[in-house]
Amino acid sequence: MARILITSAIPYINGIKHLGNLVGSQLPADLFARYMRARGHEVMFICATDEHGTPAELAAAKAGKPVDEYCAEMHAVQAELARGFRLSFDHFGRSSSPQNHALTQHFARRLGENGLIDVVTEKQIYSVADGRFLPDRYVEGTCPNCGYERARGDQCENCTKQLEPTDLIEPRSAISGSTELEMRETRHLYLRQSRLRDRLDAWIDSKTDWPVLTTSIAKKWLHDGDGLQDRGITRDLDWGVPAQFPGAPWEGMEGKVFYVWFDAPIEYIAATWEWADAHGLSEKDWHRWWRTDKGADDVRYVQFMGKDNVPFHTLSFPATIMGSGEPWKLVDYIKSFNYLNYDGGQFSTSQGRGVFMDQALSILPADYWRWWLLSHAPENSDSEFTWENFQASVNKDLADVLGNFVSRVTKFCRSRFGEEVPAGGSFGPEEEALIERLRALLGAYEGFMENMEIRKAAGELRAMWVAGNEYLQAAAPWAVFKTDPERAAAIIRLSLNLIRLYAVVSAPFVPDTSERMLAAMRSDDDSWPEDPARALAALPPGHGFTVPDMLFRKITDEEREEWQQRFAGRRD
RNA sequence: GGGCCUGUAGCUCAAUUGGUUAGAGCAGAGCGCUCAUAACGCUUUGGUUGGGGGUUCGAGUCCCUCCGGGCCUACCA
Repeated sequence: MARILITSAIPYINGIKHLGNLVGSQLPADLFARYMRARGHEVMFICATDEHGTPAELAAAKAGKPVDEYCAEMHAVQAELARGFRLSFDHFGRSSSPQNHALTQHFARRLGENGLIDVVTEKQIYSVADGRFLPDRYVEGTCPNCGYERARGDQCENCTKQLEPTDLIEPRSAISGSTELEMRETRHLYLRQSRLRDRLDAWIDSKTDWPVLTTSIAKKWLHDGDGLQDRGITRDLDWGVPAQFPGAPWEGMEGKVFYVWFDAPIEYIAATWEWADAHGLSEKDWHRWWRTDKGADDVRYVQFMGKDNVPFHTLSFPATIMGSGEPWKLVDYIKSFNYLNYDGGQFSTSQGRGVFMDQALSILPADYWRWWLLSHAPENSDSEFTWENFQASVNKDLADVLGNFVSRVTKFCRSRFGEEVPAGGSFGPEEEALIERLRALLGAYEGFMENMEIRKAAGELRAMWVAGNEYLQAAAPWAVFKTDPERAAAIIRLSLNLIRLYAVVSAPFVPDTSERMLAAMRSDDDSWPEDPARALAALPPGHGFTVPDMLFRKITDEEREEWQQRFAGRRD
C-alpha cells in the first residue's frame, strides 16, 4: 500500500467557480484520489480556499461586508458546492487559518535566517481616495501607444503593449476612478529565489516524466532574460498574514502582509495541519505527510492545477521549501491542465460567462457534469464545452450505454426469474471471451488512471460498458430463454454481476450512480476487481436485488436550447 | 516583440515518439435484434493530417516558411 498526497490548486475566494476552474484542478484531483483509495492506497486529499489579496478585499467591499466575514461566507458556499460535486477532500481548508498564519511566518522566518530575504525600498502608486496602494493592473488610463482609454497599468488590452502604470495618460484608480494618485515609497520583502536557480533547475531537470506544459513553463522562467527573478512576497494590505511578527528577522513591515502567492501554497501544508486539528490528531499525524524526516519520505505527492498556476508550483513554492533548509516534502508529479472554453469563447468569472458550479448543479446531478468534464478534460490543448456536445455525450455514454444496460438486465431478470440472481446453467466461450475482454480493458484503464491520462481512462471505462452490451446482444438471453432457461439464467447471473463490477470501476467518475448501482444490487462489496472472473461471481445465485429507477435521464433538445439561451449572456 | 503549445473525418479526440493501408466515439447511411431509457449489436460512407517547400528508403511525426487558434511574459490570482 502506497501513501499518496494529493493537492488541488486552491480556488480563489471571490466568487463561485466555473466549470473551467473545476475541471482544471479539483475534479481531476478528486478522480485520482478516489481511484487511489479504491485501489487500497492511503490517500490525503487536500484543498482549500485562497482568501488573501486585493480582489478579496474588493469583493468584500462590494458586498458591503468585512473581509473576514465575506471570506467565511464564501468558503462555506464553495465547500457546499464541493460537496455537491462530490469532491472527496480529506480537508477543505482556508488560507486565512491560524495554522497557515503560523506556517507562513515560520517559512518566512526560516528564509530570512538563511539569507534568502531582502528588504527592498520601492515606489508604488498610492490612491489617496481608496486609501491603498494599487497593483499595476488596478491603475487605468489612456494607452500612450494606441490611445485606448481603458488600458491597464500592466498592459494595454487593446494593443497588447506592456506598460508601466506611470506610462498611462490620465491615470486613475480602477477601483474608484479617482485620479488622486501619487507615488509613495514603500518597503517590501523579496524572496531571493535567484540564489536557488541552479538547485531549482537541476530539480526540474530530474523531472523527466512531467508534462511538457509543466516543465517548459518552469524552464522559461528559469532561463528567460536574466534568469529567475527575485520576487516581492509582501503587499500593502490589511487582509492576510502579517509580515511583521515576533521573531521576524527584519523590521519595519508593520501594516503589510505576505503576498497571496507566498502563503497560498503553504496552505497545502497548513490545511493538512487543520485536518489533524479538526480530527483531534497530533502534529505527528500531519507531519508524516509533509516532513520527510518524520515519515513522509515514502509519500508520493501529486499536484493538480491549471497551466496558469505552474510557475508558482514549479518555482516559487519549491524555492520556499528548499530555502527553508527543512525537510519538507517537495512535489513528485505535477499534472497541469489547459483551459476549457465555453461555446466559442472563454469561461470568465469577471464577465460571468459560461456555466458556474452552482448553476450546473441546479440543472443536473453532479455525475452528468463529472462524466462530461473528465472525459473531455483539456489535457493536451484547450478544449471546448458546447451544449450540443454535452447533450450528445451524456445521453449516449451515460443514458444509453451504461444506464440502459443496467435497466435491460435488471428488468429482464425480474420478468423472467424474479428479483434475485438466478441459479443454474453454466458459462461457455462467450463468457470466457467477455472476461478476457474485460481483463484487457481493466488493465488499460488502471494504467491510464495511474498515469492520470484522464480522457483515455474514460475511454477504457466506456469500452467496458460497451462490452456488456455487446455480450448481451451476442448471448441474447431473451431468445435463449425460450428453449434453454438455464442457459439464460447463467447469462443474466453474469450480467447482474457485471452491474456490480461497473459500479466499482466507475465510482471515481460517477460516484453517486455507483452507489445507486451497488444499492440496487444490495451489495456492499466495493472491492476492486483484481480478478474479473472472480469479481463476476461476487453475487451468488439467490442473492436478491432491486430494479433501480432510471440511472440517467436524457437531456432533451428543448432543455438544451433553453440552457443555451439561459447561459448565453452574463451571469446575474 | 519574445517564448511555449496547437491545427488530423461534419464534431470531440487517438496514432506505441520516423515505420506497412492515419484510427476511435458521436453524427450520417444500411442491416439485425426486441430484454431495455426508440435503447442495443453488426456493417458502412467520410481525411491531399491548415498551405507550401525540404531532409529521409520512408514524414501526421523532424527542419524551413506562410496562415489560423491558444497560453505565458514575473504587481490579478
